[in-house]
Amino acid sequence: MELEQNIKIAVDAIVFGYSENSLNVLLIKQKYGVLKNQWALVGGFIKDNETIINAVNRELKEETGIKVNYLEQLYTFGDDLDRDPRFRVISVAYFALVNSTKLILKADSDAEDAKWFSFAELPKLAFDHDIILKTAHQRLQNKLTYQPIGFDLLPKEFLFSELENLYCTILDKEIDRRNFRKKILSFGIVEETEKFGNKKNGRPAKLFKFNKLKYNKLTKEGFLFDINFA
Amino acid sequence: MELEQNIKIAVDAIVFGYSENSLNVLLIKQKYGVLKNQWALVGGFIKDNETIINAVNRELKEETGIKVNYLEQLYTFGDDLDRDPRFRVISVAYFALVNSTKLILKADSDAEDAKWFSFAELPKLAFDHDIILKTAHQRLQNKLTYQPIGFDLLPKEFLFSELENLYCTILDKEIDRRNFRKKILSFGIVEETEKFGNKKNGRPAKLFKFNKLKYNKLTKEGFLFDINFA
DNA sequence: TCAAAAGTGTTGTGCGTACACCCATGT
DNA sequence: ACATGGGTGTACGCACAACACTTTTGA
Repeated sequence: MELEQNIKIAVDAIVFGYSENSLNVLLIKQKYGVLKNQWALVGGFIKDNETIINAVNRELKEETGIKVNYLEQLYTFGDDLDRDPRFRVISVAYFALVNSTKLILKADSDAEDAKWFSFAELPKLAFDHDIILKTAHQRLQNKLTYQPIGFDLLPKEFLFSELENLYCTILDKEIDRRNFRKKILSFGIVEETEKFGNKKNGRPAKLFKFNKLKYNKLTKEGFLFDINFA
Repeated sequence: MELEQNIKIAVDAIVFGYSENSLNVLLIKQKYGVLKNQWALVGGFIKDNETIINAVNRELKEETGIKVNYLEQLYTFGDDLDRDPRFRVISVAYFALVNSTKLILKADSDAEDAKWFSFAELPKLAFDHDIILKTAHQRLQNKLTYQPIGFDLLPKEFLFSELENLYCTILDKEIDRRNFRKKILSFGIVEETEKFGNKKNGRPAKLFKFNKLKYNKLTKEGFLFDINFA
């Protein structure tokens, strides 16, 4: 079979972080090419002898130096033939979560600069990355209600108010504090620690942690995580 | 930037049909190559100036001649470097639904033979198509509970018992007939017709039809389709 | 003593679940 | 009249939703 195909395959990663009641996205400034100085998602081309997931991890490491808590394939974009002005590119997008409180970002070969942006105030993006980002945000909102991925956006130990605010912010909803706490605690996958977190004002709050092992065990037994509020 | 990439991009389609209480999958017999005579999903390589979705539709038309009721991107497979024995191929898999009661299958250039198989009794498949198929089945099971895609597997007019059996079969659950009917009818998106379907035995049953327009309208107003049974 | 955030219980109601009998037709 | 599948109603319990006051700390 003769087969000449001139399509390139890339990966892109949408990296979400959360800090101080704000959902953030990691973007890098393009260093070369037509799109120089535009902001874009972390990404690059897949090497011939590299799995797709390895390509994503390599790009994440090379361009930002961060370690992600959660990574899943999002969608493959390639229905716009001109999404890359240089040549035809199909991109497999991945969706990543980190707790961004103490991340050291490194600017590297492919990227002049890596920076966190608030999801609410994004700059103009290169390629079709605005569409990819919107898709990723929808996925995040959906998954938050039926998988405990919110914990991957928080430090290991967190305040209940932080968890609650995370849900409020990402789902763009008001949530009743009492009902939320009751529901989360009823699952038995979040545990109280002896420590207290520091806030400037008000009564000190206990730190909690997510028990992933217990969650995995319950999942095998048929447990379904589900948070739905009016 | 120098960029030599030797990865081919293909599409594959998992086509589900339903008839006589059986979930079916459309497979084609490979005509050429190392995998000659093995059964595989509908699929082929993307052309340089063709969108991904168009490639899927073209392959469906070329290899089977069917018209699908529903088509969505499933997942992109490419983490097994040797999934295709010929060379490195990354495949974007799509998930399709048809009402297979009266489908005329055509065997065409790329495929020696196209045939429906019961999902319960699949032959050995080429490539990693067994994994893809398993993924597609999981997606079908999930989607069935929160999107009214079951109707895309049935003729325009159908018996309530057919709908119920479809849910039972695909979800592999027993469902209470009264509760099921009550729930579905409460949505107001399924309408009674004046006609009756023909079954050999028993009391004649009314034919129903799915009102897609009403569903779309309700969806815009925030309505959520949801079928969950114990 | 005031401001700011943490922590906590009760009540109503709507929805899911469980469950069994009669109906219309063909043979 | 019998076999086969179609069609229907009710009662219970649980889980979600709504709702407000007290506690602890720092300034």
